[in-house]
Amino acid sequence: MKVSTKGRYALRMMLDLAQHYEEGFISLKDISKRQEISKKYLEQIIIIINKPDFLKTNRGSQGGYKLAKSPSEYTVGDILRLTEGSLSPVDCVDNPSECERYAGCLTLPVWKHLSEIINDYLDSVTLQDILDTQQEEYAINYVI
Amino acid sequence: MKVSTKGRYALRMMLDLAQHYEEGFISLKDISKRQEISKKYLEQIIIIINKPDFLKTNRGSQGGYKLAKSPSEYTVGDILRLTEGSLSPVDCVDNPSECERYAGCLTLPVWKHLSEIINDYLDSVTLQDILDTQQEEYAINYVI
DNA sequence: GCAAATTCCTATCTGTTCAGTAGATAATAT
DNA sequence: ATATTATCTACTGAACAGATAGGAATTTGC
Repeated sequence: MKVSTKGRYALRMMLDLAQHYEEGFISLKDISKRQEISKKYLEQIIIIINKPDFLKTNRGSQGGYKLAKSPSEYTVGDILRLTEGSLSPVDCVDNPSECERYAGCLTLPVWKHLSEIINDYLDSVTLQDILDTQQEEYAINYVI
Repeated sequence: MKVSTKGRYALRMMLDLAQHYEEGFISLKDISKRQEISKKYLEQIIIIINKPDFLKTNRGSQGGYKLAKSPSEYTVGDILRLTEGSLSPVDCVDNPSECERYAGCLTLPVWKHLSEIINDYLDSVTLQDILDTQQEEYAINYVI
């Protein structure tokens, strides 16, 4: 039940791009430095989220990446579903018919509900939300 | 973000024991047949959840396992935390101080909240709840 | 007290995924 | 031209998932 480094790093990259949204194209070199993540590894991860409706990209000197939309238009769920494949806790939630036991499966409703909760929450949080909370909300959450 | 077979099989074993709660000790052989899971694999998994406050066990002929408490006293969260270790989506939720970046980490609140949601839901569902829903609730969930 | 049934214990194995490194090629601004 | 950047392909080492296998210890029924 863990989110892989791919997903976590992808989210941090997107947040980094959101923080520097106004500065034009941002190179992986800069993101790598700020986030302290191997640039080579970031290369592989950004390939996954480098879709036309997600990122704009430019090669060559002064090139890099920038968000295709405003930070409020990306949800954490969007990003994680790209890198993690699916956020459902068990495969049979996505394709129940592939399991022979699904018809009478007692546990499937639990997994289905869990999947809904996870997806609904992650789809309710945008990059902009995360930027807005910053220190303030962090402190609140930390006390809980 | 997947629950392993260990966790899923453990839940199914516990549900099987709950369904035959009144029948004394239940052997792994029977559970294995009903659940169509290798008995050898079940042996290893049940060792993890075979705690005194969880299961009663008897060796030898006519031996087996039975629940130590009533089905309503086990939550899915209890069972999965034993087999999966922790249900938090990232390690830093459990020990934030181990990450050097945690102080200003923008993503930590998201993971913390997600972790709460997951744990709260799974702790709200007992074995008895699952038995009660059976076909009826299953149909409702399926339509959603 | 013996045989059958059962849990318990330890070791082993195969394939896959995780997390990352490395090197070369293609495009672009200056 | 040159430096800078993204893009592509390949490789690797360690850990984990998901089991299988064999035998020892314990208990019940007879």
